[in-house]
Amino acid sequence: MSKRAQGRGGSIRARNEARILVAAEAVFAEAGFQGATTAAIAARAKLPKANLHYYFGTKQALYRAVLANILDLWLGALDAIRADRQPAEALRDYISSKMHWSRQRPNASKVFANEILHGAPQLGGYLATDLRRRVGQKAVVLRRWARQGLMDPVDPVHLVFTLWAMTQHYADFEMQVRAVLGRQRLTEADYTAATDTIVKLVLDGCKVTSGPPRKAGQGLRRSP
Amino acid sequence: MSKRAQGRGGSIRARNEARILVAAEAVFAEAGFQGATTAAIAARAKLPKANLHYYFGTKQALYRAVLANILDLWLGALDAIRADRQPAEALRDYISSKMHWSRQRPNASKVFANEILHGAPQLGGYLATDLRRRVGQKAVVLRRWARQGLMDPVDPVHLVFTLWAMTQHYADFEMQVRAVLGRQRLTEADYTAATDTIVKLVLDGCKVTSGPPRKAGQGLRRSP
DNA sequence: TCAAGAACTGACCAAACGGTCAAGATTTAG
DNA sequence: CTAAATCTTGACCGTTTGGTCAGTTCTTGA
Repeated sequence: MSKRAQGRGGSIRARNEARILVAAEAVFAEAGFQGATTAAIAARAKLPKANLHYYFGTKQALYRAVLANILDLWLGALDAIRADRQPAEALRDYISSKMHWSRQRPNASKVFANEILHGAPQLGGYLATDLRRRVGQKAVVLRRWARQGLMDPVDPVHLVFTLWAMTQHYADFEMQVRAVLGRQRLTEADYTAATDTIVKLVLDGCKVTSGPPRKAGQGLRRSP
Repeated sequence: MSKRAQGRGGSIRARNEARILVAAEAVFAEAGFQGATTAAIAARAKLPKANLHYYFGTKQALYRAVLANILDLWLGALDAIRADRQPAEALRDYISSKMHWSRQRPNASKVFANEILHGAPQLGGYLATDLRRRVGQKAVVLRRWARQGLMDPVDPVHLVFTLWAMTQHYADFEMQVRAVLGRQRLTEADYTAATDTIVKLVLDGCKVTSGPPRKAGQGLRRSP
């Protein structure tokens, strides 16, 4: 009941938990759940292993905490797809947003990918309920846009799958992308080229009618 | 030097190695390299663990053998993209082929994905040399098609990435796809819908001019 | 100042793992 | 038939792993 001790800048607990979560995300991304060792996570966080168990109890609990953090990130992006927006803008923003996170938080994407790849033992329930409902809502929007003639009637759920696949590919398969492009590290230009390619593929592929040329600072006028 | 003993239908060695490889692919797909145990692979192959080490020596050697098998599969599909074909036909075939293998050999795709996801410790060299060269060759073809006005000038390498991403998504993220679609198992119709969506996205997205309606049995004249 | 709670940690443990091996069973070539 | 080669396998081993714990140090509210 009593509020936890909290120095400014976060209590000791909050600070150490955050530190451990960052280290854990990196190690889980590199090695997967089974391959990750609590010793490796502790070493990366520069804390004794026992300290890590003091805060999170078990490796699985720590893993779930990492996943929970990632989901918050993932859910945000889909908000770009709203019925009151122009499809071109919405899809462009969504793709940009996903590509942004693929670049800035590749480890988050990798941990998530690894979880699904191996049967989603922790996230299975979430996928079948929460995620499914959200995708269903976005499908309604996409179908409406198609009915209004703003885009071709593409299967909305499969369209979402392709968006996920293409954008997350640059985080999850980064090693392959780098190897094929012959890069030591992916550059800003690489991400721009990738984003442009995906945006073109989706907008032209769905024959999205680009709205009238708007000026910057789009005070999106609701369609009257 | 002396040829190995080989009963008809395969020598004991060939038969057992094949049996172990099948089991290993499944277990590696489910659990990843580190998560897979030689005991689990042996149990699935219905052989004693020691027998497995008799044939493959180490877990890593077995894993490499599994990967080698998978690469043979993967390389075949790219052959669809040849300069002497119509882009629409070639791309459609490539997508269909990849989707076919995603459905028929999901474990192969998952093992491959897991390998790349965790930094390609075994395939790193292959990606940077063999795969890179092959993609480069296909990029030449795609650029030629663009120059000939048969399709828009999309960045060919990134286009290949999107093709890989979209098609392999249905194997690697099958659990998520099933959850969102609300299916216990993906049906023939699901794969058809997915393939159709991807094909439309790519062909319209690249503005591929569907060639003049050709008759079946296209006696494609080899460029002399 | 000073208890009381929170945080810290080296040492330890049982279980699980990859891999080994010696000894026996089976197959094959001549 | 027979001896060499191949195949089979239970038992075993050193190492690594996730997790525990008792004892200590640090932080904080009154």
